[in-house]
Order: sequence, then structure tokens, then C-alpha cells
Amino acid sequence: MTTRGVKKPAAPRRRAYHHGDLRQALVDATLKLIATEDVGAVSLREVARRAGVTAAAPYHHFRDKDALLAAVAEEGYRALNQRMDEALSSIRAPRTDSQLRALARCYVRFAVEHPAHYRVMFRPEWSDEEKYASLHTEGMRAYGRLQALAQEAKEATGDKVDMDTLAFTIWAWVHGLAALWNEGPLRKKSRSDSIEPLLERSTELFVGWVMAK
Amino acid sequence: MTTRGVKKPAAPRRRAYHHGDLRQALVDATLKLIATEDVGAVSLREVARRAGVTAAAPYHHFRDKDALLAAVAEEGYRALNQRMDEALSSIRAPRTDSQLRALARCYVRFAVEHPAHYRVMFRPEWSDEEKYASLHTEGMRAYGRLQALAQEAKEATGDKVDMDTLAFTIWAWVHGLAALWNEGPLRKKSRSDSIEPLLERSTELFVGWVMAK
DNA sequence: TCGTTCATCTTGACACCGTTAAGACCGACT
DNA sequence: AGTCGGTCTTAACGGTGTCAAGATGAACGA
Repeated sequence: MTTRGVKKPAAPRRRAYHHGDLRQALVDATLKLIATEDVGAVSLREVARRAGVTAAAPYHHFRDKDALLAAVAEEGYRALNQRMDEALSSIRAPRTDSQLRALARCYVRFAVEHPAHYRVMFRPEWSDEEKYASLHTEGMRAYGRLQALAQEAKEATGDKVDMDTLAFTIWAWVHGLAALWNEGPLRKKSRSDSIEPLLERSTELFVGWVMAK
Repeated sequence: MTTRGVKKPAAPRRRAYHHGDLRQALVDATLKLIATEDVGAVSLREVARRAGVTAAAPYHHFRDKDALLAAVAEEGYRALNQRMDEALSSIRAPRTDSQLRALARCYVRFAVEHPAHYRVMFRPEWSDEEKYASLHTEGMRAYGRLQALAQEAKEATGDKVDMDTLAFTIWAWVHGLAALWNEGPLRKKSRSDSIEPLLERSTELFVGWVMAK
């Protein structure tokens, strides 16, 4: 997991030169920072401080601050993908509607439980596909699950809709739920201080729509 | 439009002391800045520079940088609300499905045409309802249109769903479309470089769902 | 008309930020 | 043993948000 950016070809021991594995330490420090404070409170200097190095040290592992945040975003997608896989694999009866329900729940819950982390994953800076290739790869892996699910739903309901349109619409829905809850002007509008009731009702509504013959 | 923050009670002439109306000038300069560059390129000093004042001048009109950005966000909601009103009023046959179609189109188009402005509107900083009260008021006005529409849809389809759940689900959908297109990892995934085809297909799908008896 | 008042704007400063160039360190390979 | 090169430090640059103190000047009462 921490064997990224290895230059030395034949290095039997991974214990690095001075620090140990500064690259991962920086990513971890950033994660803790955005979890307690917010993403706006992330400064390269503070991250370096927490990792026990000087301000210039991170530049030997990341091109600039954005590259560090991109690494954090990539870890976020990996965590999300893992959670999705767990949610899907723990379904006993793998019917399409159960899968859709499970996927929606775990997606939104991930975003709501880790708002700052989720926010980093959707920064406009990452839109440059070539500059942040590995991030896009991980993001596309997440989209792949939705596509597979959309394909199933399409077949289960009589091939009436385009698969990509359905996949995109599903993603828009869950992303919208999460984003509006996290940043939108209606967090307080809900009767509960948890998203769960709203998520439950919206999911039932949506799944009903998708599954309608 | 520019009569905000007036302290003098009986001021017949609005021509202010030194500048004219610095407050609005700062908002306008910020808007131009985020339109050409991006929201990350907004610095209070640069905004002040463009308005022809020194760096400390804005502090007589805004508590801090966030307060300036909140004013910009508020103007964004106002513009969006106006566009929504125009779109709704220009419908000849005011059927519910036409209204939903029109609202979704103009919402998403606004967000895609002004990505930076739209992004400012959904900053996590605004979640403090008391600190940014007028912003929340304007945001709720937008939500009100969706609620009204959801109420109509609810009645038109036999009162089967909760109105707030429906309104929230609609908002999640359009916000998700816009946000994923603007920042998400699938802008390039689409066959077109415009959101229009995707918006069209997703809208037809969604409206079909909502309107299903 | 003339001070007075007070919001407005400037000056100057502080601490912090991202980033870079130059050099010191030290593990590893020949 | 000696060199090499990846790793980290030192020191500096220009830029940023913010604040305290002072200058400015329009509007008001005398």
C-alpha cells in the first residue's frame, strides 16, 4: 500500500532513508487535518509540521500542494470503492433492487461520515485528466460499479433506457443527496439531524422508479 | 440593488463618500474574477486592486473574505431564482411535467454556464445558518420553487409520495447532474463536450419516473 | 459659514502561506 | 573506501488575510 513512487529498483527493505515513509505520513497527516478541521485548514506547512519535517520536505514526494490533495482524494475513492464492494458482497439475495439500495446507502453514508474527505474527492482541480491520471482511474472504478448496476437494472426492467443515462442519473442522485446534505442550504430543514430518515425515504422513492416495469 | 448596508438614515443622494458604492464594486470585481479565473484565484487584495482601493478597504464593508464570497453566493441564488422564474413563466401550457422539464433545464444550464459562481454558492462555509442568514433566505427561495413543483407533482400523481422527499430528490438530481458535470470524473466520459444530450436524456428519464401514475 | 462628527479609506505592520535554490546528510552500490 | 544520489534542511522570495492607527472628507448642527 505504501510502495508508491519507488525509484530504487532492487530495495529489499522498505525502511526509507531518514523518515521511514514520509509520503504516506504526509497523506495520513492531511487526512487527520481535514477530518478534525476542514479542507480549508490544510496548509502544506502544517502538514509537514505534523509529520515532523520542514516545509520543503514534501516537495520531494509531491509536485505541489494539489498533488498531495490529489493523493488524499485517490485514497478516498479507494476507501469508497472498498465500502461499496463490502456492501454489495454482504447482500444475501443479490437482486437488483437490493443492490441499488445497498449501494446508495453506503455511498451517501460514506460522504456524510467523511464530509471533508468527500469534498476533496470532488475538487474542480482534478478535472485535468492527464495531470491526475491515477485519481481518474480510481474514480472510474467507482463509476464502473454504477454502470454494472445500471446494466442489470436495464435488463431487469425491459431494456427501456440507455445504460449510461441511467448510471449517470443514479450517480447524480446519490451525489446530490450527499452534497446537498453536506453543504447545501437545507441541512437544518430536515426534521432530523441525521440524514438517515431522508435517505431512507428518497431511496424507496428512487428504487421504486428504477424498478418500475 | 446597490442600497445595501446603509447606515445614514436620511441620505437623499446615494453617491457615497469616496468611491461611489464600493460594496457592490467589490462584489462585481469578485464575480469577474471567478468568471475568468476560478474561485481559487480570488484574493481579497486582488479584488481590492481591481476596485481601485487598498487591501484594508474591504473590511469596512465585509467582516472578512468569506463574507465577501457569501455576498457573491447570494447574488448567485438571486440570479438563479430569476432564471427559474423566467423559465416557469414562459411556459405556455403550465402542465407539471413541462414545468419540471423547464426547471431542470434552466437549473443545470445555469450551473454549467457559471461553474465558479455555482461553486461559490455551495461552499461548506455557509452551513452556519445564523452567520449567513440572508444567504440562506435566498437559498430557501430557490428550494421553495421545487417544493411548489413537488406539491403539484404529488397531486398530479395521486398523492403517493411525501412532498419534501420528492422535492429533495429532485434537487439532488439536478444538483448532482450539474456538480458531476462540472467537477466530476466523467466530463470527458460523455460523447459530447456539451451537457445538453446527457441532460436531455436524463430529464426524459426522470420526468417519466415522476409523472408515472 | 465653520467646526464637529463619523463612516470611509490609507498606511504600515504582523504572521502565515506556497514555492524554490542551494547545500548538508547519509544509506547504498561499486 | 569512495562516490552517488535520494532525502531533508536552511534561507529566502513574493503573496496572502487581517488588524491598529491615522488621514480624509462629506454631511450635519451651530
